[in-house]
Amino acid sequence: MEATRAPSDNPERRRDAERTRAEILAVATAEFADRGYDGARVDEIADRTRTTKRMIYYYFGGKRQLYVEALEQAYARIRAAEQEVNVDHLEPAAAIRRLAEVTFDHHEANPDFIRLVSIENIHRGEHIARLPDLIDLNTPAVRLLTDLLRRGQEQGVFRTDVDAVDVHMTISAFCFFRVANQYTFGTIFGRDLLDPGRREHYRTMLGDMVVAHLTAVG
Amino acid sequence: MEATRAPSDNPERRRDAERTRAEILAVATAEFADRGYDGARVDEIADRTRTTKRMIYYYFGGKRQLYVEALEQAYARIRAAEQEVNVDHLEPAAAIRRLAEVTFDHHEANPDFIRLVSIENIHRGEHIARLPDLIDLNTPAVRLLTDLLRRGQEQGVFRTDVDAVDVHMTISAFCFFRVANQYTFGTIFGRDLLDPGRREHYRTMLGDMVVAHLTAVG
DNA sequence: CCACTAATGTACGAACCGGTACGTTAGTTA
DNA sequence: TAACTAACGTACCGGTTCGTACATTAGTGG
Repeated sequence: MEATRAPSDNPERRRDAERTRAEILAVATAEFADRGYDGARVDEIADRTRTTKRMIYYYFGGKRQLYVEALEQAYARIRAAEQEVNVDHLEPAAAIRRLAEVTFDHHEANPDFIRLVSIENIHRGEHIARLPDLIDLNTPAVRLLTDLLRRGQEQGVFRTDVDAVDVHMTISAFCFFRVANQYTFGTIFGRDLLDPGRREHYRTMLGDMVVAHLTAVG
Repeated sequence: MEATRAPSDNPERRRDAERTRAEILAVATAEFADRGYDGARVDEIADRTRTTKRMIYYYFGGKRQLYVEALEQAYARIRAAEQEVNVDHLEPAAAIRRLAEVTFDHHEANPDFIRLVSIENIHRGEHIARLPDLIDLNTPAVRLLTDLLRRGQEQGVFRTDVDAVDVHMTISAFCFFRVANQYTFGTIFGRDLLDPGRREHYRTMLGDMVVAHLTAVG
């Protein structure tokens, strides 16, 4: 039998604003991540959707606004993923290690996000600066780290001369570099940083390094 | 009195191939670093030199070749600077610390190089892969590190499960991220990573971290 | 000082590409 | 089912931008 439903609930309807919009955004994210802002082509984005260029201007207004929305959505997704992490039950050192692993995995699993961030930095962050929603200075990762560092410091096992943002930067730098600079690093040093065979090595090494640093006398 | 010199030695001569070429390359490096490959404009480069667009095609052949030469020259310069470092007289740990500081300073002093590397990675390293001169798998920094790690391991103060390329990657990641991602990181976390007031903190922190890691039991 | 060539300048072409004017149709609602 | 509007498609425009044809001059060697 067949369920009777309103046309707007029908997933196969020809005209579906949200669907079209979402499809454009998904394709645009891939295109911008792939070629950079100036390298991306509006016509190319349109061709890879089931709609036309006209719709990009209809829904987003222009290339720039489309890029900004793609960037915004990418950050929102990462932020949402960070919310999921829970390390309350772990000892400070183990928790830091776990957090480093989660960050490591995130970066590896989201190369498009990494590329968009690189691209945005090439443009000196001019677009992200205009997205007030994203300027949440109390990011989940930092909130977690602040708590962890305090716990570790109270137990006397962590040094006190680094703060949550410092540690987050360190971990991000390692994970980001490994993905973002894989090409130049790979050709110059003859080492594929994303070789699955070396994945565990780097994943462990990051945790070792951060914990060694935090537990060293400072 | 005035020295008599051949016209070709006269720095003020109107037609000077090397001078024109060098000027184009310098301006191109700045333009590509500033706007990325696709964002850079050949006309803009020409306008900022004392010559015309015609000369860019005369000397380099095209936009792409100009970019490749700019990239090549940027790498050559960094390589040359690395050659200067000498840490033979230092104990392994102090030497590592010194090397980290030199890398830290290099990155901070050469943001254009950092940007070119980011841009090249956005393009998946397709240009650098075709520069056989740059694929010197035994870079000065790595040669130095290999020696240092061996010395430290022989003295029993360094762990043995990381190699020179790993350590170089770690140090580079930290230094690179701080410069390359200063914009997005700054707006999201409200911390200017290049604030002169925090420079010493991060410079010391990097050395602390790498040495703590290497001297921890592994 | 003359002839020859490397170096340089001008003016322009052609394709590309972001953006839009205008017309059409699907879905909704009275 | 008719009228209305959100959603969509086509065809095109105008500026930009890489690249080049052609003319010219500075410097050099004989």
